[in-house]
Amino acid sequence: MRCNRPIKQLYDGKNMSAWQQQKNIGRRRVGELATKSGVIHTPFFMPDATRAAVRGVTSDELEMSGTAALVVNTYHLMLQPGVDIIRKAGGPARNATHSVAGGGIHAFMRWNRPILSDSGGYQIYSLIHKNPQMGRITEEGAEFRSVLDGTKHLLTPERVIQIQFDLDVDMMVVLDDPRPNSAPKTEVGEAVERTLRWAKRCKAEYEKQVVLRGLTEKIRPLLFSVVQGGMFREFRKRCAEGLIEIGFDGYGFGGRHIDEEGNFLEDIVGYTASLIPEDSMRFALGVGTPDDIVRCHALGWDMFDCVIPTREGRHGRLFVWKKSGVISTEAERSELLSTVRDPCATAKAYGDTRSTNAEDDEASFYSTINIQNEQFKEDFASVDPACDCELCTKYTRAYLKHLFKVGEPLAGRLASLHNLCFYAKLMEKLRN
RNA sequence: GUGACUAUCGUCUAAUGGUAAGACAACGGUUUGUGGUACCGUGAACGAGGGUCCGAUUCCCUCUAGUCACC
Repeated sequence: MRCNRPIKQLYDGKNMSAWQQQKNIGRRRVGELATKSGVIHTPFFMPDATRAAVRGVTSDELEMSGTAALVVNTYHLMLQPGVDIIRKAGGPARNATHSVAGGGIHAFMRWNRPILSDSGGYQIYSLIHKNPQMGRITEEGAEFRSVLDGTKHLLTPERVIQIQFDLDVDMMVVLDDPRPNSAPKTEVGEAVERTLRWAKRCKAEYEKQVVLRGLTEKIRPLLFSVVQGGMFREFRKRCAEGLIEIGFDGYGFGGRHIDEEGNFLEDIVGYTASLIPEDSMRFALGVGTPDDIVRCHALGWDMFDCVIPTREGRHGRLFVWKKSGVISTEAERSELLSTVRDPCATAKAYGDTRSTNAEDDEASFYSTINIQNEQFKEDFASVDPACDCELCTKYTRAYLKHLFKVGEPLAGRLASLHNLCFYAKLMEKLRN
């Protein structure tokens, strides 16, 4: 069986910029992705609700922020609270209209829009990378000790798929073998081969589970694989081609899309996108800053997830639109969109500087503020006049600074929500 | 009122007859498929006045303030 659930492309780049045509490495893509929990308009961004919660924010608030889908993490959830509990979860009893039918992650966290589960491969890699005593990678799978109670676990490709079926997510990701970009070539090559072998086992288990559970084409979850290969074009090619032969609904960019200094790796990110079939989803895992998302989208990527809006929000960094109050009409919308720099210009302008510093550019469409800075002490303006979130419409910068200063949980919640609104609006701009 | 003890960054604590250390707070920065309740930097003090001494935050005296005890 070849997974090729139709991904409707409404617009595949007829109006590609000269830059994109010249580079021939990607197209701005706008389309629709059908999941069992509903259609998602692409490109889209998913906040990370790693442990079945976007820290400090409720499902209702997430919906209002314009969040289309969420990412949960297989690794975290299998350890806590455990798959069995989520599988048994029922909807909340007190409000029938808000309940989510059946068990699984949707009912558990009361979120009825699409959910993607990450495999946990990256988390285990990260865990082992930081402390080799925490586990090891074998052909069988990833062995690791729980950070919670020290118990030993073995996460195999088959087990990862089973757990994600039990979670009852809409989109799942195969177990992969990520390596740092700095890893020796032989190591990266071996990781690619292992990623391919594991992907094959995941696909086999996936098909087995679809039959076992009697899932029809309409209600089966989508399966994504991950293209590894680090900085090496030949390995990215080998990996992508191997995965495409196995067949998946979508393909992810594995590893990091920035180098140690934070430079955006345009070449390898664009090249990898060009290896993926036009009718498949392209998932840029862990991307990124607003700048990086714009760039990746221009290079042909459709889906994004990142901790940045929520983590930065919790630490008092807020994303704000450079132009204010200009999103009521189509003309104003396109004007705002036009302020999004051409990624090529960005790459040139920033050369070897950190991609995250791009926001300091005068031409950038956004900037960030650290609300904890002294300058906001008596600033009674809205955080972002162009934003219509709860924070920006009801509270002042001075008040938010105060909330952070006194360690009030409300601070992180309002800031996270604001940043999620910013990201949702950014994706909306990219779609229009 | 009398006596004893104490006085060091904003706060809490070190050390020292010769450049005063640390923690927390403050200020600034970092964070990219969430071990971030983390990480990195920067400012910041010897209560006041006198004396001894080449030199005093340190030793002595007075004052001031605080704590405790007594009246």
